[in-house]
Amino acid sequence: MPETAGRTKLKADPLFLRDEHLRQAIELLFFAYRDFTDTADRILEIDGMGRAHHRVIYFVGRNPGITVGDLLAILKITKQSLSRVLGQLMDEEYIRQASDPEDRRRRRLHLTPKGADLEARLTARQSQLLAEAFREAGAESVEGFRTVLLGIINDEDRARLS
Amino acid sequence: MPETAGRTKLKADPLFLRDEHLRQAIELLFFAYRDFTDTADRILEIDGMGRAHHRVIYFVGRNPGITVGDLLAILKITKQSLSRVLGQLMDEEYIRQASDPEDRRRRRLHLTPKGADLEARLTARQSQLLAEAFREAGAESVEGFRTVLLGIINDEDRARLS
DNA sequence: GATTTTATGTCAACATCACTGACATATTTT
DNA sequence: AAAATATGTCAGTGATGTTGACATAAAATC
Repeated sequence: MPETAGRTKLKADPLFLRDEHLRQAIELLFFAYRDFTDTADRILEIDGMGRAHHRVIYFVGRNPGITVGDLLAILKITKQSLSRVLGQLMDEEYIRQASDPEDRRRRRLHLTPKGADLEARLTARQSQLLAEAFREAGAESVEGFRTVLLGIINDEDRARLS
Repeated sequence: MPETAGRTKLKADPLFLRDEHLRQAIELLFFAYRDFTDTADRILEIDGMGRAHHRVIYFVGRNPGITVGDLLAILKITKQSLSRVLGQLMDEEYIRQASDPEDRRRRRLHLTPKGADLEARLTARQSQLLAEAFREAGAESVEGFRTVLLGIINDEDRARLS
């Protein structure tokens, strides 16, 4: 009996622990991402915008002069979806576009001062949350956090980020 | 001149690096979460369901007998939103409900075998992605990953997770 | 120079998932 | 008996995504 119990435990326990460990990670990602996006949502509400607008403003701010096509590749949505959001952002003067002089089919996107201001407020809020978590966790943990997240990301985007 | 430049550099560089560091983290979270949910979305398409269904199936599987109210608290959506999804899942027999004998106002939710099967397939896929990233990153990085994500999560949910 | 490809935009129709507000029902608590 | 709780439901709305088809301007190629 002890032998059987011992064998069972040796085989089953690590599997259970592995499974439990991975489930905890799934939940960590779910809750952390939800709270992370929530911090920006409060600001967006005030300006009457949603997450789609936030993503566009963020990546245009991060990559001034980005083309519509490159933005589509980052966001992985259809051009019809982007077009609606982008149109609103240009109507309300958060973003302006200018033809690329080298290839005038391309529209290069930039934040207006109004857009840059909103972007700064949104990024500041999310950065605060991250900075606090980083401070509590310590530099080593932050390196681990970055390493694991990079491992989750597809090869193409990973290359761009690291 | 060298003094001014020196002062500027000493003050500006760390701030710039900090900012850059935090922006990279924002992007890591965005891309990692997108790819993480994408893995499950493929399976969900086959079964004709969306992310909302996935979240419900996951948390009912994780907390057998959970009440509707507790599920609402985890998901942070309105009961009208949950009701639609839950109704579909019960119609298609992924989830069944039973009144709590102790308080018959409460409906306790459980996965059916069909629901457990789908849940297992979804979780297996996401676990594979995480396990691979964990294996590449190493145990120390995984600890850091967990620590930082916990730091991002609000106090209430953090207490439940750790 | 004519043709093809590329980058972008747009129109129309539709699906999913969230929201608010109002009201209903059964059950438990006070 | 009255109030509070847990849940469900009806009706309307908004944000964000999808597909498919077609249009235009500019660049690249034959």
